[in-house]
Amino acid sequence: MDRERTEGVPAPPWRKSRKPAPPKRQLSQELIVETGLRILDAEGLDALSMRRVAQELDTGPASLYAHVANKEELLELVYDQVLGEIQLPGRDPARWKEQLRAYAVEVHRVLARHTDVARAALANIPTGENSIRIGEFVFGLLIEAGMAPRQASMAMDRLSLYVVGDAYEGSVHYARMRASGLSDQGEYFEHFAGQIAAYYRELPPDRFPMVSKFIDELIADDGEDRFLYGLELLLDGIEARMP
Amino acid sequence: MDRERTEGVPAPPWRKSRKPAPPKRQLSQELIVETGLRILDAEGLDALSMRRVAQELDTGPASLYAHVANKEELLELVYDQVLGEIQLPGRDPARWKEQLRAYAVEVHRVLARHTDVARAALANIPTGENSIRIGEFVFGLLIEAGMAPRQASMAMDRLSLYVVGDAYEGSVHYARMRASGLSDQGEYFEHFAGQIAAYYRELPPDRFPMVSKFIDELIADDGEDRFLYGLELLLDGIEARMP
DNA sequence: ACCTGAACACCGTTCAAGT
DNA sequence: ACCTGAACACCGTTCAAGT
Repeated sequence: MDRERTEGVPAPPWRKSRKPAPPKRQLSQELIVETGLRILDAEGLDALSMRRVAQELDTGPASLYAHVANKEELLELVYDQVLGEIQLPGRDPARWKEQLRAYAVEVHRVLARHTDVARAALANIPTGENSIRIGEFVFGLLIEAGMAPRQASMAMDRLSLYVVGDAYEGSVHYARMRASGLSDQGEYFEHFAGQIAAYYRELPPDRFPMVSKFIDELIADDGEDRFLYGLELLLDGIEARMP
Repeated sequence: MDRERTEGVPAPPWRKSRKPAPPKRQLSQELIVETGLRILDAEGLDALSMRRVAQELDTGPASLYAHVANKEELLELVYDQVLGEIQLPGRDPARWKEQLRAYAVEVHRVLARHTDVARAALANIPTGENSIRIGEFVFGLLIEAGMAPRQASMAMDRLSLYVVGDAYEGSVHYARMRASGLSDQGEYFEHFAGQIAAYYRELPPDRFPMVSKFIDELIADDGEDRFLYGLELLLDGIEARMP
């Protein structure tokens, strides 16, 4: 009970400034996940350690284990939190291809926004609430568009692997970008493509004639182009299997 | 200089047995990579640390840094060593689809054989000798089959991402299998599918009607089926883009 | 040039002890 | 039930010192 309140007098506003120590918010799974996500966004997955989360919450690492089984569970929870940002429309089977494309782009975008959660996703077989919600959307869409259930199951699975895998690869580049001090995506791509080109130019053309001949074409398209191209390959493959 | 030799008398054969300490093979990059690969195969990527490699070579971790820049470089070298196992046929553009399928299956098989190198591959943007050799094969095949160079570049890239991404996912399951004490692949799949099914059955069917309705179909196909299905999706997508 | 011991600044997790 | 300090068994990397 609040002592001031029992005296029937409202606490003066400046009272707040007399408690400079933070209210030491009680630990909870929610708070831990929230803190984990903040660290991930700011400094990447490598900085997200149990000790670091504990430190941020002004406690020791051992305290976290009352709310979270281990680091793996924490990563799953953080990942599902991120998936919670994903907006899904009502299903319209007639426009399944368009909707799947938009879904894939949206997931890709959300994962890219949170540095390298994708790494945690690939490593952990997600089973959280949002994971299921998204699965229901994609699977349902494919079924309603006429696909046989087992095929729809595999198509959903492959699409998801592709999006998460590409996001993971992207996060590796993002980490490299930060390490090299650059902060502009386009500038980094230019820099990286230049390095690759220089490397290819040194290869012996007699052993690697094709790579040597088409260096410019090999480095022409950036990560976004490549993601969309592969997405179209998969969607066309799925379309060919629609009745 | 060898002291015995200066005396003009050959060392008696049993001399060798009087040096029970191993010959302390001189450190080299090759030896370090070889040791790393052995640890990876036997105990997985998590066990592959600089300290562990050093220990296996009867030295301290600092000694490795004369031959290898850091752990990242070691992982790249180990990965390229693994890629060295991959056999490639002569290119036959008329049979490009068949050859690409065989290539993907072969890479997948080799990566699966080495627990979780795939994890290292996804994290590292490979540029090793064998990486280029394989790239020349896939890229050359697509070009010779008539694809435009920029498209061939992206198709190669997407195919590679898919194979490595799936192998990585597979390695996560493999690690889970080892952790759960099982050693048979099929037995593990049964066990895992059962757990997933049990989890799905507990979901509220009104919120997730599609997932709830098709549980059996969702767990019907194993990792190998799924890999091959997704591979066919991609190959069909590529085929649709061939002139 | 190569190797070494020791140190630095970290990890995840456990466990007995406290409240 | 929840939190804590201390400990255990690890990490990757650096650096001055040796040969």
